[in-house]
Amino acid sequence: MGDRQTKDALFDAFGEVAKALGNGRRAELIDVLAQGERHVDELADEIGQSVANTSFHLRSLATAGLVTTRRDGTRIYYRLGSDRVAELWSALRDVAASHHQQLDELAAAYLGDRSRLDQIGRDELAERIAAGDVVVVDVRPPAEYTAGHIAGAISIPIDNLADHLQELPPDVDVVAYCRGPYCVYADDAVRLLRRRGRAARRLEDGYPEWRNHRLPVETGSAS
Amino acid sequence: MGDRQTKDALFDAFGEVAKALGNGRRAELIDVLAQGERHVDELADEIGQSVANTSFHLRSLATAGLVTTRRDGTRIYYRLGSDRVAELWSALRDVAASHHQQLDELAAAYLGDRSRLDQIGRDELAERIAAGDVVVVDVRPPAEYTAGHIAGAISIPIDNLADHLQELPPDVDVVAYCRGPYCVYADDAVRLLRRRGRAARRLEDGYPEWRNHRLPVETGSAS
DNA sequence: GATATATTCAAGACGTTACTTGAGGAGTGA
DNA sequence: TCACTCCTCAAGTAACGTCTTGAATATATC
Repeated sequence: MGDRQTKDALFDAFGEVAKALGNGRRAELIDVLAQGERHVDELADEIGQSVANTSFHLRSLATAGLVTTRRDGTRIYYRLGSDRVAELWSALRDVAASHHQQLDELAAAYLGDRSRLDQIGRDELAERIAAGDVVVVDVRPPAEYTAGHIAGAISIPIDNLADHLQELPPDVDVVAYCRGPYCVYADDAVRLLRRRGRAARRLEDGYPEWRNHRLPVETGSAS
Repeated sequence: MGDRQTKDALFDAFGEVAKALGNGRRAELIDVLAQGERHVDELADEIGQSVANTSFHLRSLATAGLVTTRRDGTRIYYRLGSDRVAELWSALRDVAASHHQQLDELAAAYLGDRSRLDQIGRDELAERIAAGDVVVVDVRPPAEYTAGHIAGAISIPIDNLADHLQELPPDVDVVAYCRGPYCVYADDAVRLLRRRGRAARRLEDGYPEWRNHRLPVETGSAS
């Protein structure tokens, strides 16, 4: 028991899983898939890569066990291997945020100035949803809302928000949410809403974290 | 805000951190460093690589922010960037164990048959330590015991165990522990103790998990 | 059974990674 | 200051990873 060669092989296997996450495009795929299952075409569009290359990256993720597939007619849907993969992704982001030197700058460059963007925590939002004095807006793409969303949230994708402001009940605080702490959709939504004179905040993280904390969710699109 | 190029750069940065873990030798380094700080010479020996190559891998880990250094005289000590790195490593192992196809075989090849090896959980052990009816043996190398160990544990490195059985008080259950679920030292210790007629079990995981669950620890070697 | 659509595979160009060997820099103690 | 230890750096080589292009496969529909 315990010789060098088999130990190396075992740790190489752990390394394989980390290596699967060790590419920006695959990391983006995991981030998108943490929202729910999607097919290759959509995923290619989300990460801005060719379908062939996206398929290639999905294959590495599948080999490492991080994603699984399901066929529905002519399409193949990919989803995370389990909720634990989402937790791993979240842990990786946390460590990167607290230790990686330039990550703050990169995040600031991508997300912009968040200093004037009020945030609300998960637990506080859960209380206010229960109290019924807040409207929750899911600004992610419709496919992600359908795959799963915060219970009671309405879907207004960020691209449509400006034209659908009248769907929001007047004189109620708005909370926008999207994919997670490194997603700009909710930021953009809050900025837009505030320019239009609405009281708006963003959920501090996103749907996957809400779900992983066992807070109430729903699936399917509104009729 | 939110253009393709900066988004790619941000996710590439997350990928960099994962890539740092994406090598078997670096994974082994993290596993060893989760026990406490060590210098390059020791680390090279632990992972069975040249000092130059070990230094090279430590550099990648440091660049990714996963480890930090401290100079003491002529030696340079490496340690994890924070406890969160140990948590990330633990999450990675969990996901690998539950999703990676061949990991079970590799673990079995390295660890051997564990079916006849009784384990004890963290919380149960904490209770029995408090009750005082168990002797806890740390079978890791002395440097790791010194860097931190379960409060009340005695240090008998696995290589010395056969010759130091008389140090164990008679007629008391023994619990051996080491680095974690993928470490063989405690397994070997339990097998040896049982051959010698002692009631022995292994702690289900290891020191880093004990510590990260805020259970009592001590540092320094016994006088 | 033929066609259309969605996805994967194969080959190749190019950069990156892992490890070895040998030289070099930083600190210690006589 | 000098020799010594410990660690890092540089150069070199073989292997691997990424992405593009074009072809092949699998399923559904007509």
